[in-house]
Amino acid sequence: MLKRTKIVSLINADQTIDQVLVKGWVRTRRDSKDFSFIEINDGSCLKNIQVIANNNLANYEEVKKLTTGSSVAITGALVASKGGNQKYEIVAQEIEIYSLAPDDYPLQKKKHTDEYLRTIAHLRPRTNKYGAAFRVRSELSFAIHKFFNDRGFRYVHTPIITGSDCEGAGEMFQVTTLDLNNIPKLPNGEVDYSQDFFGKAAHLTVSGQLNGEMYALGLGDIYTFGPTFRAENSNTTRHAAEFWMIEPEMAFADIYDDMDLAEDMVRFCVKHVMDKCADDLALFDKFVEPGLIAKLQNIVDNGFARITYAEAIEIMQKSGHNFEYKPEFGIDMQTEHERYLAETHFKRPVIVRDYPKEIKAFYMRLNEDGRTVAAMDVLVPGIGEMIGGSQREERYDVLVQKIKEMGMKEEDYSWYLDSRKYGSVPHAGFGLGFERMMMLVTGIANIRDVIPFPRTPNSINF
RNA sequence: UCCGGCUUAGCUCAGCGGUAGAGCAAUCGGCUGUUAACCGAUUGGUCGCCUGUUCGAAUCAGGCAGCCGGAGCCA
Repeated sequence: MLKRTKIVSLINADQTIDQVLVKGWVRTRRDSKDFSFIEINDGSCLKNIQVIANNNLANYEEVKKLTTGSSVAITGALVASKGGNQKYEIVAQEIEIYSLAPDDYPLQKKKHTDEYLRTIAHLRPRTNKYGAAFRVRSELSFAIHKFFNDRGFRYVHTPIITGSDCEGAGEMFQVTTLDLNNIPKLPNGEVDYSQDFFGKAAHLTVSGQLNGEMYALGLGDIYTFGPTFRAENSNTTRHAAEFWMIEPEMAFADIYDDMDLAEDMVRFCVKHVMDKCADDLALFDKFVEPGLIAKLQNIVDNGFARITYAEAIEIMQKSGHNFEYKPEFGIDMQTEHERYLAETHFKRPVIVRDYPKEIKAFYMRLNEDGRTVAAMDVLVPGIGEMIGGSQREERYDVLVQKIKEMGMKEEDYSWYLDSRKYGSVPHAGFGLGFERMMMLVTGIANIRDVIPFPRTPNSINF
C-alpha cells in the first residue's frame, strides 16, 4: 500500500520517483487537446505540484470536470518537468476524486482582498497568502518554545479563568453560569455571586504575569504562552479581544537582564522563521511588505537601540518634528511618538526604559531617583509597542505603599504579597503580544489576518 | 468610544439627477506542454436598509446598519 507523500517533499526531492501518492486540493486546471495540467496544493508548502492527466486515464472525462477547490488523491510518477517553472511534475497513473467543489466555491484563481477573505475565514487557509501566514505562525510558536527551552526556562500554564478581578491590565470578560434572565441578588441589590459556579465573580485572564511571578520565585526562569482576553472596545489593526501572549519571568534578574532577554528572543525567533519559512517570507516580501526580508535581516544583524524615557523625550524635543502632542517629561507616549522613535529616528526596534512611575503599573520597581520605575517597552517600526516589561518591585514595604497610593485594596493582593514576604528576590519579566510579532515577521498589517479566527468587538463568527 | 471614508453582478470596481456598465470568475465552445494560459459566446444586479427632496434618485438630504482607516486604551 503506497503511503501519501507531502508535496513539500516532492518539490525538494533530489531525484525522480517511479510511483508516489499525493493528496490535496486543486488550485487550477488547464486543458490541452489530449491531456490536462492540474495544480495541487496540500498546505505543506507554498508551492503547488503540477500533475499531468493524460486522456488514457480511466476516468479522464471526470478529471476534466475538476474545479478549483476540489479534493483529489493522485498516484503517479514524479518526473522532470518539460515546462520551465518547476523542476518536477507528476504524470498521473490514477486520479481519485474525493469531492468536486461546486461552481460557487468562493476562492477564485485571482487575488482577493483581505477584507473579503475575512468574511470567509474558514476557507482562507487555502490561499497562498494565508497558508503562508499560518505556516509562519506555527513556526514562530515553535521558535518561542525552542528559545526558552534552550535557555532552561520552564513552561508554566497559568489559569485562563481567574478569580482576581484586579490584574490591572484592562477590561475583563466575565465568566458565569448564573441565569442572566434571573440573576440572584443580595438584599442590598448586588449580585449574589455565592450562587455562581466558583462562589465568587470570575473572569477570563488579561495576563498570567502575577501567577507567573510566583512560579519564577520557585522554579527560577519560567515563561507562559497562552491565550489572553481583553474586553476593551478597541477598534484598531493592532488589537483583538482574544490574543496570545508570551510572558517570561526571571528570578534574580534586573531590568537589564530583562532587556537582553527580550532582544535575544525577538532576534532568535526572527532568524528561526527566516531559516524555516524562506518561501513564505519571500511571498510576503513580494506582495505584502516590499523590503520585509531586508528589515528582518537588519533586526537579526544589528539589534535594538536602547534609551531611557528621558532621553526619548529629549530626542523628540530636539527633532524639530511637529508632534500633535508635545513631548514633555511625564506624558504617556502616544502612537506618534513611538512611531517617530522606531521608524524615523532609529529606523529599527528601540527599547525605552525608566518611565515616570505615574504612568506605569503598581508592580514595577521604583528606581533610586524616586520618580521613575524600571519599566521597558520595545517599540518596533510599523507596529509600535510589541513588548512591555519591567523589573518587579521586590521590596514588601515599597510594594504595599504603591498599592495604597494607587487606590487598590491590599487584601486583594495578599497571596501576591506573600512572595515579597517570604524570601523575596529581585526578578523581572515582560509580556509580548504574539500576534504583534507575527505582524512584524510577516508584514501583515492587520491583527485580524494573523489569527485563524479573530475575535474583535462585534465580531465572533466561525 | 471619538473622527473620517466606503457600501453597485460571485470578486474588484466605474457610473454621481434621465431609468445599469467593465474586468475577472462561472457556464458553453475553440485552441494550445500549459504556468493566475489564450480566443469567442452566454449567464448574472429590487445599486446596504429606512425616510425625505424631485416629474424622475444608484446619483441629492437625513437616519440606521455593516465594513475599512486613523486616534484613545494596550500586547
